[in-house]
Amino acid sequence: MSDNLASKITDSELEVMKLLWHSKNALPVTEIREQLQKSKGWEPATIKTLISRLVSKGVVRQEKRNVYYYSPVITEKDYSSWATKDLITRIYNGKASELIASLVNSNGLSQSDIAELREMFKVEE
Amino acid sequence: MSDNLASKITDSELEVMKLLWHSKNALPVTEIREQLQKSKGWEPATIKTLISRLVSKGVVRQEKRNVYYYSPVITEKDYSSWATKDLITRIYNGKASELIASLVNSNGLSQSDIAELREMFKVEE
DNA sequence: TTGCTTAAGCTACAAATGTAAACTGTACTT
DNA sequence: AAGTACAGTTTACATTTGTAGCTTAAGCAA
Repeated sequence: MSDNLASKITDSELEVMKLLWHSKNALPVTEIREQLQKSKGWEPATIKTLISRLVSKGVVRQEKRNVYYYSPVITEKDYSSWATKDLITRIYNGKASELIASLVNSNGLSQSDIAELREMFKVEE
Repeated sequence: MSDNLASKITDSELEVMKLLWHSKNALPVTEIREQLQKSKGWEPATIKTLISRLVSKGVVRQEKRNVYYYSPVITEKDYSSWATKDLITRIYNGKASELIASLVNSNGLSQSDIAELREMFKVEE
C-alpha cells in the first residue's frame, strides 16, 4: 500500500468524508449523524468514532464553536486522484494507459464514456 | 467495499498473485518462497500463510503432485478490471469518464500515455 | 538408516478496521 | 433548579491483515 495523505482513509471513513466534501460548510456531529444514521444505519457511537479517527489522521479539521464543526482538510479531487494513482501503481505497473486499456477491454466504458474520451483525446490542431 | 471475486485479495496477498500470474506453470512453495523472500524480505512462514489464505479464499488452486503446486484461479486481467470497477464505484459515482477526467486533470498521464490514448480513441472510419 | 530440510497445517500476536457501549460534562427544555 | 439529550472522550470487542513461529511428516543427502 503506497502511503500518503489518503492511504489511511478506510471505507467506512470514506462515507464520512463524502458527506463533508459534499457540504458547503463545516458540519456539527448532529448533521453528520442524521445523514449517516439513515443512509448507513450506523449507531451514533460509530459515527463519532469515525469522525475522531479522521481527525486523528489529520484529514478532517475541527473548529470550535458552541460545539465542534467538522470540515475536510483534503479535497475530494486530491483524494480521488491519489487513489487512482495508487491503483495504477499497484496493479498497472505505474502506467495509466494500461488502466484505460483495461477499461476498454473489459467493457467498463459506456457509449457516452467513449464519446467523451474521443472528444478528450481528439488531436487538435 | 463492494464484494466479489477479488475484493478479498489484500496487498500482501497480491504480491503472491502477481508471482503466480507471471508464471507459465503452477509453482511449488519453494519457487514462490525463493522469489518473495528476496523481493519482499518475507520469512518462509509468512509466505506460506499468504498462500494458504489465497487458497481458502478460492483465488488460488492447489494441485497435488509430489508436493503441492499452486496456480491462480482468477486471471490478472479479471482482477485488474474488477479493482478498477470497484474504484469507479466507490469514488467516481460509477462513471468511468470521471475517473479518466480526474487522470487528465491531475496530470496523471504521461506524454506517452496521452499518445497511446489518442491512438486508442482515434475515430477510425 | 539417520539426519537435515522444509512443505503443510496450526497457532500466535500486534495493528488496523468496523462497529458500538459507557462515562462525563454542558446546553437546552420545562 | 432539575431533567434530558446529546457532544466529546474513553474503552471494548470481533474480524481482518501483516507477519511469523511451532509441530509433524516426508523426501533427500550421507
